[in-house]
Amino acid sequence: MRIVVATCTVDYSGRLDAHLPRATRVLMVKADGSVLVHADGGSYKPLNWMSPPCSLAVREPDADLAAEGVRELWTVQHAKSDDRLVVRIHEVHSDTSHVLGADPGLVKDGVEAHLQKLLAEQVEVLGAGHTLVRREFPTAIGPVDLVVRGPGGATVAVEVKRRGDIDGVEQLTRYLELLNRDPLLAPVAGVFAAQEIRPQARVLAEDRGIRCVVLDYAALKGTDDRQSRLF
Amino acid sequence: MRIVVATCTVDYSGRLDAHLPRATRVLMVKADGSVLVHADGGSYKPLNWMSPPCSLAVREPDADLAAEGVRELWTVQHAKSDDRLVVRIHEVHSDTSHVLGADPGLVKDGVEAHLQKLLAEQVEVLGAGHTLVRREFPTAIGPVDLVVRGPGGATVAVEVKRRGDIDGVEQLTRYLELLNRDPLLAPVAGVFAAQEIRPQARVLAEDRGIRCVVLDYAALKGTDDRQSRLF
DNA sequence: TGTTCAATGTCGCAA
DNA sequence: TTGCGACGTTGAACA
Repeated sequence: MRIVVATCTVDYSGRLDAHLPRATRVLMVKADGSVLVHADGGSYKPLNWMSPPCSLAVREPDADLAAEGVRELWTVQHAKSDDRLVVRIHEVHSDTSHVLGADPGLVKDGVEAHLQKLLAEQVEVLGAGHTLVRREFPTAIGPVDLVVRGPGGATVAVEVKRRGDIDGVEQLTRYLELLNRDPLLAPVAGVFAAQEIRPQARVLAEDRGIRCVVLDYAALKGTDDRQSRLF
Repeated sequence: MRIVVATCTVDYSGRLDAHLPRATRVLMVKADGSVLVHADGGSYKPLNWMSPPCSLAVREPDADLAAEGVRELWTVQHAKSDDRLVVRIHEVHSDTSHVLGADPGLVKDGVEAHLQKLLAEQVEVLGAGHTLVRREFPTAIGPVDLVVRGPGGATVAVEVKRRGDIDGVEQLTRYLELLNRDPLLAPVAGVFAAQEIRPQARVLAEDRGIRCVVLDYAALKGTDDRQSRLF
């Protein structure tokens, strides 16, 4: 890992063109050749960058650039596309390198998968009398998150999301259309279950006769913890 | 901007829980208090981070942590949520600070908004005889990118994308369904215009009678520049 | 301030 | 490799 603090201008060309006027920034060059250009604010996203695989070439500026005060010219070329990052360095304030070694990596507990699991274990939050048929019910166009049986014995397809968006309603609609073609299953009702349901998604769902259920992740988890502790 | 290279463990808790085992990493502390934890690889996304607004508190470790070899304990608390990042520092390899100042910011060219504007000015690339009715044609479910009149006087709804994906076809389909309910407009044809159209999106679009048009941004822009130069 | 939508999205999984 | 959806998405435009 090489870290350079420098006054520079940066140009990216590739999927779009972007330009950064002259200013002092931090340039991070990783072991795989990727480069990040960070300012002293914003979020984790760099102002500009080049993702691996790519290669960094450092050259002396030509006479014109030198006359403009450019001391070094970095060209970072992506290995598999025409994406290119050009950094014109006017002044280097700091230039250090460190050996970091491979990172053991991140341990993560996902929310979305967890939600589906918790709901499968507690389908009664969809209403009394609901029982689980199966999770990840396979269909030709992908697995349905949950298939349950309603109080009257009706089949219900459930789409589980963390954030309920229009896309999720479209997805569930496709599943319902397919499942309802199967005379052994039809009629199949739909339930759109999410921690948060966007107004537009709710309108679309209800217009299509799909019931919306807002899930309380903490409550589901709390019940789960309590149950786990009993055993 | 403060940059610390240190051997550390990191824990994030908030929307999910994540843990980074002990390893040497780069910690970037920005002027607004935000913190990024970078490894020597991966992409521009840090292993872990805290976005502003947040505050960083550095403390001495308690006896237990000190016994484990922890020298410093960083707690980065988000100002508006319960999100928290805890960095346990075992060894500091480097610790430097630099004054960067505000960044003048990024200038972009080639985003979807440009495509839409250029196409609106040159609707004839959709075929001879097309004329613009209006950009951002308002509907109850959102604005249609372009509404144009075809050579025969037929109304055409155009969805403009940089990359044409299935989502875009679904979006255009919803617009067409709605617009065709209006007897003053119907029948409304659809055109899916993008710099690049994914095969699946093309199949779906054409199956629905939506015409696909691949846009050449450089050519659109070139024509635009030439026109501008004339005046 | 909140909502909506694009993004050089990135990332991870499965077919 | 491609397709597909989630993301601690981030970011910007607009109401």
